[in-house]
Amino acid sequence: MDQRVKKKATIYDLSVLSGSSPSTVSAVLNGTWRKRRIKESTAQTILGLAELHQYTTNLQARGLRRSRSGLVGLMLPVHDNRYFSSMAQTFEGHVRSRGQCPVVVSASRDPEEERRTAETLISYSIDQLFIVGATDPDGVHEVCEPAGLRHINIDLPGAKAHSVISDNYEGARMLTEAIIRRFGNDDPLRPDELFLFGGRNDHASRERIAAFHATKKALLGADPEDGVQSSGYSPDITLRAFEAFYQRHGKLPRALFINSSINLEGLLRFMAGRPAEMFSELVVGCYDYDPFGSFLPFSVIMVRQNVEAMITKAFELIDGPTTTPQTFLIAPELIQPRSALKGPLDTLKDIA
Amino acid sequence: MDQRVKKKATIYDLSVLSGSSPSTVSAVLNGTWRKRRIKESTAQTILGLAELHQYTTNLQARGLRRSRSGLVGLMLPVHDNRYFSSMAQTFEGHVRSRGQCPVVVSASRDPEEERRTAETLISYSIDQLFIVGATDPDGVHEVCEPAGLRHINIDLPGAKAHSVISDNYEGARMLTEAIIRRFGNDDPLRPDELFLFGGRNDHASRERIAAFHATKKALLGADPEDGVQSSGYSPDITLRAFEAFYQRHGKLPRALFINSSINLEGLLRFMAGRPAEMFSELVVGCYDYDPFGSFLPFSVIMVRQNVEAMITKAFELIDGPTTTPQTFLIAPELIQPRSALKGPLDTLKDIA
DNA sequence: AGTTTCTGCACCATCGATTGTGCAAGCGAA
DNA sequence: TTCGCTTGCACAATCGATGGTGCAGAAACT
Repeated sequence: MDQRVKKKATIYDLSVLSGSSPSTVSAVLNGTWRKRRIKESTAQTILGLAELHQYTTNLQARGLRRSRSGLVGLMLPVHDNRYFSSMAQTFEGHVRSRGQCPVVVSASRDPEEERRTAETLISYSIDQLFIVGATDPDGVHEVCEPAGLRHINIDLPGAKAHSVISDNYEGARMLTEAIIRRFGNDDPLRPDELFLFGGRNDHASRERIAAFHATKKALLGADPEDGVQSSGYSPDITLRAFEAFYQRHGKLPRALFINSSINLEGLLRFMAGRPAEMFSELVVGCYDYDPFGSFLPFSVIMVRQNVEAMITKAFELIDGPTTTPQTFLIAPELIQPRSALKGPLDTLKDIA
Repeated sequence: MDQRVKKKATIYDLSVLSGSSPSTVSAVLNGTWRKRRIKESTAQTILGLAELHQYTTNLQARGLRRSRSGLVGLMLPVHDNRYFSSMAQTFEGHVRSRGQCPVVVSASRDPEEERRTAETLISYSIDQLFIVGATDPDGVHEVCEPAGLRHINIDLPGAKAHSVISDNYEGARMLTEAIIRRFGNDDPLRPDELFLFGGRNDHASRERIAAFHATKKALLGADPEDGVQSSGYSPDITLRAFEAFYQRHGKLPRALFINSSINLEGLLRFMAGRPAEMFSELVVGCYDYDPFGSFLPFSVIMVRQNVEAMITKAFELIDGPTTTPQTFLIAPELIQPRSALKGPLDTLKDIA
């Protein structure tokens, strides 16, 4: 009766066992049986057998037939970062609550990899794709479009699909202002004491850098040329940028605008091995929020992007009618030093 | 010629275009054509057409036929944590390099959700499943086993499949010792000044707590009863535990063993709003490594679990022959305060 | 009784790729 | 010329589920 390594039961097995046809079994199991006028008692019999034999639908077969899979994809640049991992966490919650299956993959900020990853996901007939922080969103679009795959950009905008992004300009403006105001009037910050580290040539960086420049000029009256040190999204390149700066000036600036928490890790690498006291007066503004980052032993003002709102808006758009691509800005929030905010994990219940 | 919303090309389309049979096309496209003695020129023709029409294999169909999908699953408790997200990052690298597609999902430490998630993944015919930090690994096993799905436990062990876990006892021993030794001889730590916060009734917590007790006893000569405050894997419960402690004692202990970085977030929540100076003498040992956590404004000694080694070992085992379930310990590493270590992101190239 | 309308379900093609098997044409040897 | 072997491919069943269509038998109606 109960064979050991039995293959999974199929509708055909249940069909034989119940004496009904496979199509009837199928209808019963996928819930369309009332529409197909299957007798209540027949349905119960089949459901009972399904339970008994631990039937589970082969979703690949269903996906093949329906040409949809029930999978919803999230493509991240990287996992290992609180901003993106909270994105994944939030995304999962939303997808689960819709009865679909979340699939999270990363594409390493490599345009080629991004396209390949999208291709692969498409081959599995995923239903929707959320493209987060892609280096080349429109390249991914070119892959999704012919496949008829609904997709949306998050964090970095594309021209060919709706985008939901953080209001980087306003966030960076607030942040720059907060950095500057952090210094009292007795020893105010001078324009050549505030530098931006990180960033590359993407939309977010450009906006932030523009706001940085504008705000410096507006509040400090000037903005020297060399105020921005691009160092991509790499801790190590950022480390080298700090070392080069230190080499040249013999010290770090009094105030730093750090383009992302990844770059902030670069700053830590610079600090490691150097005495903590060297940095106690430092004021850092960091785009992105990380709870531990917020408590570092110097002032760290952070900007928390509203991940929940971004994901919510993205779902709204991806389900809505297709219209001309638009970019939607979500307001981020300025976070004062030493703030431990709730995150997506707080919605999970836990036992002690 | 180039229709707009054309469906994706199939082997049947290419079959018509090339004048070959679908089976020939299939063989050419999946690389088995030499074995099937297909002429070189025929193959070239078909490959050319495939290129031209942007053919991509429908992996659901292939998966259905082969009853394997090319997907490799990673089931995490949560995404939003550096330990688990670095696990995901490392895992992705390994799976990609094997030409398969990584699928990362979280199951919220809920046994029911863990089983459901495994069921779902099985329905997609995933090839292997890596089960990380599951609350009920053996429950998941019961789901995988009948489906013939190869699986392995990581971080928390199960009895029914191989497990690769951190050497929690040794890690906690080193950590406890390091905490104690951090205090000089002129003002040594007393047994009632060192408390453990976090942990629940899982294998990792039990091992760590055991080592904590043993090491305290060995080095401090005593170990009061109330030295352990369980607070699960929740920042908020941990916060409440600290508040309760503070209520009772009017202060925090001089030294803390924090069971995981998630609990460390609970400590931050306690600190938020209270003056930083209150904690400057605090010595914290935290199981798990987080670069920002390492630089907090008090001594934070951390334990870095060797994720890379764990994943490597796990792949080795999951591909190897099936034998009696064993548990493999991977040595973790003690990390001194203010250390900024390289992580999985450092293997990615980035541009400035 | 004869006709129409429901009920309740079975039949069968289909999704796209894989793979065991069969077979004709070509070629060399006897 | 005939036998036998190789080459090069086509055929068809199959994976499991879905959904349009058709059709008996029962019920309702005239």
